[in-house]
Amino acid sequence: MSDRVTIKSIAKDLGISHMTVSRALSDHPNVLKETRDAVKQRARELGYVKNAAASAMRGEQTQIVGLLLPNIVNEFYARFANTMALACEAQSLQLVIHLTGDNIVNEEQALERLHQIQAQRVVMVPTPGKSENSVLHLRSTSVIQLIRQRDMGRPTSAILVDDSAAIRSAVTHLAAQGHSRIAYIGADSKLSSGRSRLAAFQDGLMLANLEETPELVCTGAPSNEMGQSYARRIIGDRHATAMVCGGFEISNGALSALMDTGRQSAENMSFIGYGDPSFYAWVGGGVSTIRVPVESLAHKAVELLTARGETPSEPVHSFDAVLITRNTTQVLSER
Amino acid sequence: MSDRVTIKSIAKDLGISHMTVSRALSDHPNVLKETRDAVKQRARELGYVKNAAASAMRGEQTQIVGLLLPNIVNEFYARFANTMALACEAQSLQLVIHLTGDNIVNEEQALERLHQIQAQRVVMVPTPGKSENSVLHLRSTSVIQLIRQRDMGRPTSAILVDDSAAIRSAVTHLAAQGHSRIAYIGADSKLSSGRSRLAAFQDGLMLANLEETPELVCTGAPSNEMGQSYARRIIGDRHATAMVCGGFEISNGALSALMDTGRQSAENMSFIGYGDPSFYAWVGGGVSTIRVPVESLAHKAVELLTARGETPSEPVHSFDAVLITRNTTQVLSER
DNA sequence: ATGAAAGCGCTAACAA
DNA sequence: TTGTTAGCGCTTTCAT
Repeated sequence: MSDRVTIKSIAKDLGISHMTVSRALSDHPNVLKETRDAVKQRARELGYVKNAAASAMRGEQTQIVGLLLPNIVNEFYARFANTMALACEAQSLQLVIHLTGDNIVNEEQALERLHQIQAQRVVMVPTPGKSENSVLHLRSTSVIQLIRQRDMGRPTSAILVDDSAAIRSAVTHLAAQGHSRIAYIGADSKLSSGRSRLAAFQDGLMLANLEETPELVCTGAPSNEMGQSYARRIIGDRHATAMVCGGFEISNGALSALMDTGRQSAENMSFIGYGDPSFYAWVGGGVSTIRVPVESLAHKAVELLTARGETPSEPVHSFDAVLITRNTTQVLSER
Repeated sequence: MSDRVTIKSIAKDLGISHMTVSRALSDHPNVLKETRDAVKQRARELGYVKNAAASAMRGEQTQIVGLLLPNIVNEFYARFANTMALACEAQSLQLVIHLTGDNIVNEEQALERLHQIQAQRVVMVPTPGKSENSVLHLRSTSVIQLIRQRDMGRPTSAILVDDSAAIRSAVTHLAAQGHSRIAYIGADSKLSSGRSRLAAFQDGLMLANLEETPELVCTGAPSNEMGQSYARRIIGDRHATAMVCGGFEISNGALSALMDTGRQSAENMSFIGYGDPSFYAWVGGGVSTIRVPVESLAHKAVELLTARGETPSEPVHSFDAVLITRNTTQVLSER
């Protein structure tokens, strides 16, 4: 607070003009070598650090990248954030993280604050709900949507997951094991991803010649708690012998319900999760799941972030999810 | 980039002075109600957002909080970051996250960048190594050290974990189960936490009347890979029948080694991890571990962050870790 | 109640 | 080669 070292304070200290200091520090050619060395030397001694606010006010790039995620505990988001953070570290960018909790009000606030500090780029998992005016204001910021896509009232690029085939495979795989009553827990139709995953699940049922049972399809706002409570209900009802999850948080919630209700129910219920946190391979002899290529998504995000070009010709990038079958979907009779 | 809305542009639009706009927007009393309403209305229409850089340059608080963590994939750090982020959200603070990878060079760069943008407060897990001049420059920033403590050349507050009792208990617990060859994997003496945890382990051996076997004590830079490779070696050597971990990353690495080397070796090796990610309760029938009260740590950090007071009277806050025994430390004969 | 001036730290564009 | 001026957006101080 007290006494920040500025080019003026250095200039006064050296008895020269602040412009000479400025030029010296930015290696401008028209500065006497002696002068430059002296300035740099003194600046280091005094602990000079360029004031980012002043630079920003002059219209220079802010070096700020915003990242909006529902949370950062889920391993998928954590890994994504980790990769992004490392990339930003490498590029000397400031990564500003905001958690939305999948709440659009939080999202709007976060975007406004990012606008205030003139964030250059924003990577975000859009929350469910209608976009108000929020994004219209971020004219100068380039936005990359992750996983889900929403109309932002202007062109944005998107990094999406194509999980239709994997979800269909999940259903037909379960059917092939002898399951006929398969439950689904996923996001509701407010989300693009919720819609397409449910459709894929229904397609899977159709491919397997199974009837869709409305009471076995559970949708809502995607959260850990939601997955947990629906899974608990499904386990309790005993109407289903298998369940498929359509969401990261939902999957972890449902899995925790399965683990908490004890060994017996876990062994009687086939389970296919969503996302593939490292511990899925270790739990219950291995949890079958729909794996989303996190690292590929993150690397693409970094790539788009790094690309200084304005509007990418191909704004939507899609990566395939894949079904990983492990112990939680073994043939019924074998378990 | 193009045309940011400023108080001047609004003023010109309305044909008044930019000062009137400024006053109106900040609810200064000396503004005609009509004028104020008109200004606010127009500002909303145009999408005015106050320029944070300009405010910062006038010496106003930046609302920026820095968070330095080794990584953000480990559930401990992820939970901590999550809680911090939520608190910052609630207080309209910008949380800027930097990952150090436990490398002091990265740490220094991150601190300098935080200084550039005038971060008000920084919460950091100090990396191993000597602090150079880095922190001296952050005169105006208040620093909170997390988990580990290092001399920063000026007073800082610290949030630490007292795990000595828990680690001693871990050793005596294993000894009571019949183990006499207990391995330890932890950070080396470069870290305050590394030193104290190793000392606690040795104390435990002493309490259990066991000899310290140097070859069973593995220390080094704390990382997932390090934990994994040492654990692999310990499993292969068959000199030990149990192992205790002293570090979050180390524990996860060692556990993955145990899981990967197959069921048999896992059942012959008692294991006590460090930290208690949610999946530890589900893996291998339950992984015994030294639980660190993440939420308490995070809440304390938020509390210190929020406290506007300058120097807290009690700069060091310590929280007790506790031993959680589960399936991986059952009596040898029963397994 | 409103406006004009000054200055926060920095650099592009002139001036010397 | 070095110095002076001006202005980025904003608010405090001093006019009007």
